[in-house]
Amino acid sequence: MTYRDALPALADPTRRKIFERLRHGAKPVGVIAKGLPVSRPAVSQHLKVLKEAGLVDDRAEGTRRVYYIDPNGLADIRRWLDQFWDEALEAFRAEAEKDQEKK
Amino acid sequence: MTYRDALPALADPTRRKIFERLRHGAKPVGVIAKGLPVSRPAVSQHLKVLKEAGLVDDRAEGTRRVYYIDPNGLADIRRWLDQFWDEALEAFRAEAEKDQEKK
DNA sequence: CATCTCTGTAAGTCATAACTTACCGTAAGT
DNA sequence: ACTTACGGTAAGTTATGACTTACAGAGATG
Repeated sequence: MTYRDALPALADPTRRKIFERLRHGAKPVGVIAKGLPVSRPAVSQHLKVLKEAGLVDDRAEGTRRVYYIDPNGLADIRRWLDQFWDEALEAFRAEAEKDQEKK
Repeated sequence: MTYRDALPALADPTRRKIFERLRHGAKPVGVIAKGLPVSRPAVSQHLKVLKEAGLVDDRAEGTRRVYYIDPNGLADIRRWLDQFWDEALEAFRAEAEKDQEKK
């Protein structure tokens, strides 16, 4: 439900592929799995992880389950990153100067 | 050197703690390790991973090694996330509508 | 209602990566 | 020079998580 789940979820290459496949719109599990180098159950397990991380959501459509990207998980990561951005950038410049002094 | 390394690097809780400790400025390894629930060599190993991911950089200072956050790794992740942001947000609204139709 | 399609779950296997202790090199202090 | 402080690396252990196959349930279709 936060960046603590979302970051590990997106750390796995296969899971990122799945996530990227949903980028242009919702897709059922079978379609997602097609072409991937892993079995369909593996895809189901990955989708579960992504869902628990708030990165995707799903909706029943007959016997199919359609998955789509949930922006909430992305927002969680973004907020966490932004927390570092300004401070880190300034500190980095300061360190760069110190490195130059060494010459 | 890209989000493919940076995301796994920040997926580990211990590594995130280390990274967060550098948020307010550069610190030597010993200081970083103090208070963490893992050994100092473990911290060294984590710092190596963070460095290879472009998330931190270091500088020799006498016998100490001072580490600080490198914004490049953060920027890589940011770019990757932004790639999804707009599209995902719009798609999410569309899906939310479909869910409402179901009622 | 029998069957076929689609998906999730259970159970087990295997690789990886997060740790540990032991050791080595290097720079500073006496 | 000797010792002490600091940190990286090697080697080995262990837990975890990414996969597999087998199975079960729920909805469409004849």
